[in-house]
This record gives sequence, C-alpha cells and structure tokens, in this order.
Amino acid sequence: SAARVNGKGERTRQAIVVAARAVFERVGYLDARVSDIAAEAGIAHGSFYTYFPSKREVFQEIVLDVGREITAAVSHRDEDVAGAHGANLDRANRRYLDTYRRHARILILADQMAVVDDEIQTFRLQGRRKHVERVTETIRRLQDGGQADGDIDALTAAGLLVAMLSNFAYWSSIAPGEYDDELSARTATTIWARTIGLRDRNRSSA
Amino acid sequence: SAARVNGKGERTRQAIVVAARAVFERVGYLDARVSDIAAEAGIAHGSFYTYFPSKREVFQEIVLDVGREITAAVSHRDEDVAGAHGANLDRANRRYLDTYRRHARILILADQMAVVDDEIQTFRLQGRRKHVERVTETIRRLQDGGQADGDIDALTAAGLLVAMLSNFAYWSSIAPGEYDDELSARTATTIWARTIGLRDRNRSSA
Amino acid sequence: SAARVNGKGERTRQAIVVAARAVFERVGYLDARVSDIAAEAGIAHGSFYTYFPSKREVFQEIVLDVGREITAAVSHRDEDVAGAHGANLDRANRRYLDTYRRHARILILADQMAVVDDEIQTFRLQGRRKHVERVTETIRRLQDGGQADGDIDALTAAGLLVAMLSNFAYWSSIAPGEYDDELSARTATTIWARTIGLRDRNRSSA
Amino acid sequence: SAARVNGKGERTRQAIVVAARAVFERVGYLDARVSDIAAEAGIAHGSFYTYFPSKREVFQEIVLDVGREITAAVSHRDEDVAGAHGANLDRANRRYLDTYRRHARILILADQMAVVDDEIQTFRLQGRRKHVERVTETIRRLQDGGQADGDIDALTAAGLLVAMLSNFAYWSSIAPGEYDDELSARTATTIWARTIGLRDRNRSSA
DNA sequence: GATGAATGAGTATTCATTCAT
DNA sequence: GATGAATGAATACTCATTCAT
Repeated sequence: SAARVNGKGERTRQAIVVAARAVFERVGYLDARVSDIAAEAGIAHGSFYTYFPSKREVFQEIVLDVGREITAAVSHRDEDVAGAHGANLDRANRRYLDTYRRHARILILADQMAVVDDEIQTFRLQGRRKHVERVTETIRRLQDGGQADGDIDALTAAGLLVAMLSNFAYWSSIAPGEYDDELSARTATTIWARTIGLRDRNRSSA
Repeated sequence: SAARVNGKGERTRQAIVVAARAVFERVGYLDARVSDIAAEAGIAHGSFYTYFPSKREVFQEIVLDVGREITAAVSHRDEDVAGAHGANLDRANRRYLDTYRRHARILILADQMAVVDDEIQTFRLQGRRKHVERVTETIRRLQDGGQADGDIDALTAAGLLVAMLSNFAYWSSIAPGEYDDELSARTATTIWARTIGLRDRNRSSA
Repeated sequence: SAARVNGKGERTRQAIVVAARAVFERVGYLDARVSDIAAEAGIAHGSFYTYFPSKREVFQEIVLDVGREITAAVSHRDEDVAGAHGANLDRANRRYLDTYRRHARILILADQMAVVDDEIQTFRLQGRRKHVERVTETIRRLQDGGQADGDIDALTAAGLLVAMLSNFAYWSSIAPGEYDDELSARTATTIWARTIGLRDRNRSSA
Repeated sequence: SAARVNGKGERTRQAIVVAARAVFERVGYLDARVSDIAAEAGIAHGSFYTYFPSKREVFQEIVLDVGREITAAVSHRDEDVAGAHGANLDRANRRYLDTYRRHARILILADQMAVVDDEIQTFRLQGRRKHVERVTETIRRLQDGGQADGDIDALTAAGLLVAMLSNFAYWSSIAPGEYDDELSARTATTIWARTIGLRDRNRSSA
C-alpha cells in the first residue's frame, strides 16, 4: 500500500509524517484527529490512508525514528578519544540530553501510549535495554582495564544511571527552567564517574 | 454532604474507591467504565455520582492518596539514627522503592494521565519538587556539617538522584525480574553516597 | 445489557423492534441507519444500544420471529381433519403463502443478508430443512398408509415441493399481480397431490 | 470505442471480466474492490475505468452473460425428439440444473443485488418471465395436442414449476450434498409430468 | 438516597471514482 | 491508453453524565 520510494508519492508521505508530528506535539496523540493531520499536510482526508493504514501507524513510525536517533546519540562516535573516558562519557551524556530535549514531547507521548499499546511498549523496552547493555559493557570494560572500581555491579549501576539520565531529561522537559543545562550535564557526568570510580587523564569533574 | 459523615455513606464511598482502584489497575484509566466501577462496588450505575462528580475525580483521589504515601515514605522517620546518614539514606531509598512497587500501576497511570490532565500533572510535579527539595536539604545539611563533599551542586544532584530512583522503580515495575531487589537498593544507596562523597560511621557501600 | 423483562424498558425495546422493522421494510437493511430506527422509535440515537448491541442484532431478532411464525404456519393445526389429507394440505399451503406474503420484504432481506451473514444463513437453512423434514414425514406417512403412491422419493419430492412453494411466494411478492392468489393456492395443492399420487375422500384438485 | 474493436483492448476487457467474476465469486459483490479486480486482471487500478464505467457495470455484464446461458439451456435444442415430450422435458430440466450449478454463486449474488439494484431486479424478472412464458407455451401446446390434461392452468402451473426448479437449484447450491443429483433431476421431471398429466411414449417417471 | 433508562457528542476508516501526468 | 495518487462522502458505536421515578 505504500507508494513508490521516490517521486510525488514519497513527497506526500514525508509531508504526512512532518504534519503528523507537528499535530501530535501540539495536541497529543489522543486528541489528534486524522483530519487535522491531513489538513496540516495539505491533502484530502482520505489521502492519509494511501500512505498509512491508521493514525497509530504514523505515530509508531515517528517514535521509531526518534528511537533510532537516541540510539545513535548514545553510541560511540568518531569524536571519542581513546583513554579520555570521562570526556567521552560527558559527550555521550550531553548528546543524549540534547536529543531527548529535541524529541521530548514525542517521547513523552510514546511513554503515554506504551501503557496502552503493546508494540510501542515493546519498542520502548528494547530501546531502554539496548541502552543499558551498552552502558553495562562500557563499565565492565573500564573495570577490566583497571580504570574503574570493580566493587559495583555493572548491570545494576547501568540500569540506575540510564534511569537517572532519561528521567531527568523527562522532568526538565515538562518543567523547563528548574535546572541549568550546563550544570546538569556536568553533574550527571560527575555522578557517573564517581559511581564507577573512574580514573583517567581527562577526568571532567563537577 | 451527609454522605461523608454517617457510617453507611462513608462505607459506600470507600467501596467505590476500592472498586475504582481495582478496575483502574486491571484495565487502565481510559478503558475503565463508570459502570464497571459501580458493578465492582456493588451499587447502581447512577449511584456512583452520589459520591463522586466524575470518573476523573475518583482517580484523582486515588492518585493523591498514593502521593501522600510516597511522601511519607521518603520523609524522615523515627527509625532514623542520628549520624548514621548512610543507613538512614538506605532505609529511605528502600522505603521509596517498596512504596513505588506497591502502587506502580496507579503511578504509571497517573503519569499517563498527567500528559492530558493538567491538575494531575501539577500534582505530580509538586510531589516531585517536594521530594527533590527534601533531598536537596539533606545534601546541604551534610555538606554544611562536613559529612559530604561541597563540590557538587546540591539541587542538581538531588534532581538527578530522585530521577534515578523514581525511573528505576518505574522500569523495574513494567519489566520485572531484570534486576535483583536487594542489589538494586544497595547499589542505589551507594550511588547516592558516592555522589555526595558521604563520610560516616555506617557507610553502606556496594 | 438487555433491560428488565417488563416495565418501561420492555416497552422501549418493543418500540425499537417495531421501528426497525418499519425502516428495514422501507429502505432495506444496508441503507437503514441506526439513527433512522431511533428516530422512528422516538428515542435518542444512543438509546438504541441500551437494548441491542448492533443493527445486525435487531435484524436477526426480527428474522427469528418471522421464522418462528413460518414454522408455526406449516405445522399441523387443530383444524386439520383426520383423513382429509388433501384439504389439510391445501390449508397448510395457504397458511404458508399467506404468512410468506405478510413477511415477504423481511424474508427477502434475510436471504439477501444470508449471503453475507453466516448466522442468518444457518438460521435460514435450518428453517428450510425443518420444513422439508416435516413434509417428508407427511409424504412417508401417506405412502405407508397407502393413501399415496410409493414410487417417488419422499425426501427429494419434499425438497422440490417446498422449493416450489417458497420461491413462488417470493416471486409473487416482488412482482405482485402476475398470478391469482386463489388459483395459485389451488394449483399448488394440486401439484402436491398429483406428485405424491394422493387418494382421499376430500381430494381438492384444480 | 477503439478498445472494443482492436485486439489488445478487447483482450484487456475480457481479462477484466474474467478477473471480476473470479473476485465476485470469491468475496461477493459488496466486498469486491475495484483494485482487487484490477490486480487480478494485471492492470492498474485506474485502467479498469477505461473499459467499464463502474463496478456495477462489469457485474451486470457478467449477470447478463449468465442469464443468456440459462435462457439457452431451457430453450429447445436440436437434440429434442419430436413426440418424446417427457424425454425432452427431462433433458431441459437437467440442462437448467446443470447450468444453474455452474453459475450458482453469480446467480445468488445477482439475486442479492436485485434487492438493491433496480436494473438487475428488472433483468432477473425478465429472465424469469421469459422462462415461465416458454414453459406456459409448452404446456398449452401439449394440452391443445391432447398429450396433457387440460384441467390445470398453464400459466400458474408454469410459474410454480419454474419456481420449483430454480429454488431447488439454489438450495442445492448453498447446501450441497443433501440431495442426489440424478434422483433430483428424475424426480423434478416426474413432478412436471404428473402435474400436467403428460402422456407419451418415452414417459420417464421416478 | 438509590435506581437505571435515556441522552448525544464525537471520528476513524473504506473505497469507488476522477484526473493530472 | 495507461497509470496510480488524490478525493471525500458516509455512519456505527461508546459511555460519561443526567434525571425522572
């Protein structure tokens, strides 16, 4: 049912995704009517269904896109400097907080829908688990290499630290202005570093 | 009204609250029908409105009750031992995690509704802010007393640590079995202690 | 969900059945809107659903009622005279043609829906089968008693004769005026009698 | 238009008819989507409308074709033997039952649509009337020639006998296996013969 | 106070048909 | 002629809330 990959169809499809995101961010998922999305995209009501079988489906596509961006944000990047664990950690945390803030409204809606929609729930859980796994591995590597204390459970600590970062991002989004962005990022990294007892040349501490 | 004063009325009202909570936990807020609640409470559909003006109102009352319980859980208690900061902290964290788990479904629904319902949103924000304030004060007191490092921002750290605890509780609720309860509680307390550089006789570390 | 058996609720329910039948006969099943039925019954749109879970369901109830009436029409009656097989047959045929004509529009709609609705299909098939069985038994009894020729297969003849009667009733309903009612009834009975080679004192032949 | 004249256009048109019939038989008229038909015919959705102005129109063409075949089936054929009225009748009945069975699904759908579509209704009525007329004439001819009793009304008897055959064919189609084909055909002919009191050399009786 | 019948607002979805390319 | 993207009309059903007994 999806249109061909390029040309007019693809342009219309993109317009719908952009319009849907705008409407979802403005009024939330439940109050968003398909006709609102169609109007925003400048197409007829029924044309929406040429590209998506349901409102839920566009929403899911948007959430998946955001999820991929978050995954990319917390992954290692070329800019990481070998040995400079603290700085690398700091950059990863800042990338995450940044990305979360840019997509905060959608992520909040996704969690709201996750309560009711099993597929979104599963997707959110997988994203979280992947994030925790990545952090767990990083901690273990540092512990094995002697750059971090071995006296803390890597998986549990990773779960707690990821929870901290994502929920802090959530609260700063719904109640902006309570915390200073720069200070928050620095403090978050400090907590990570102290938690695992990080030791390196470029230790960035609060 | 009189209903709230005399015995029978109050009993019916309580029955509705209990029934509503059961129904909400079973099917969520949106899918809970007033007639389901009335049936569960053993009263006529219309009688619900003798005690509550709307479905939203019972839900709010339930959420408020839970909120109060959480507040009590994170507050100082008689069992706190002067000077034994680590142990006190550990107990508070465990009380919080315990309380959250017992009310997880309602708290999740409350957050879901907060997206859509401003009053619940406000209430959740107030609860969170109160929690963070209490932690901030504790940290400041320890810093001032020299039992904790002064090189971390108390408010920001408090925000991050509260975020950690509440979100970890959330995720362990929706995906139970991924973490060990005892290890989680201990690790959480360790992170708090290391974050503020806690020094005391009863330091409980992981 | 159905209301109590008597009182106001039952009166409303009856009003809906009557209204629904009127609307179905006027515009057919597919073009009948629930709001039309509600308007005809003098109730609010939503009140329809207090008594019936769907449009299909009222229709089915109406069809079932008609089916029961047809079954009654073709069954033996107190007025049957022992030995006067021809006259009894004639009266049964006339009762059937009469009943069919009174409910023709609904029966036609039922057959139309049977194509699409398995439950109605099954019900129509059962009614038909019961009718054929009853006729088969009658023929066999007459054959065994020597009042009818034994050289025709009772079941097959019954199937054919029932088909004749019901389909003739159908066509006279949708194209009225092509046949004379009295002559049709008499001729139908004659065909039945000749088919089975009926011999009795009160032979009513064309 | 040119499409109907040259080879390719005519071939496409035929492909659409074949595809439409397959789709109609598979899912019924209402559930058949034009895009299904186009897909089955291997053409683009919009190209359907190059050959037919509407879905209804293809259906009508199919029904007309079937109607013509039925008409042919019940008409006299070269194989009819002068004087062998019973045998001729038997062959005609068998041709009808055979033809009906081959097109049962379409004929059932046609009757279903006739309830809602006046043109199809008219066409069905005409076909029926023609059939009855032909039978009426046959009976009259036999009555005039003294090969049949004159004491039955030819038109009424014809209407009843045609109703019998077509409806029996209908019911054996939707509930196959209840009757034996050979026995049914023989019994049907017997009923015809006995109804009109047929006398001839080749009387085929049950 | 209790009852439960009555109310009515609100919206996603399908698909035959059209028409610009 | 062929394509397939775009169109838009049309309607059942739910359930919180009200209110006459």
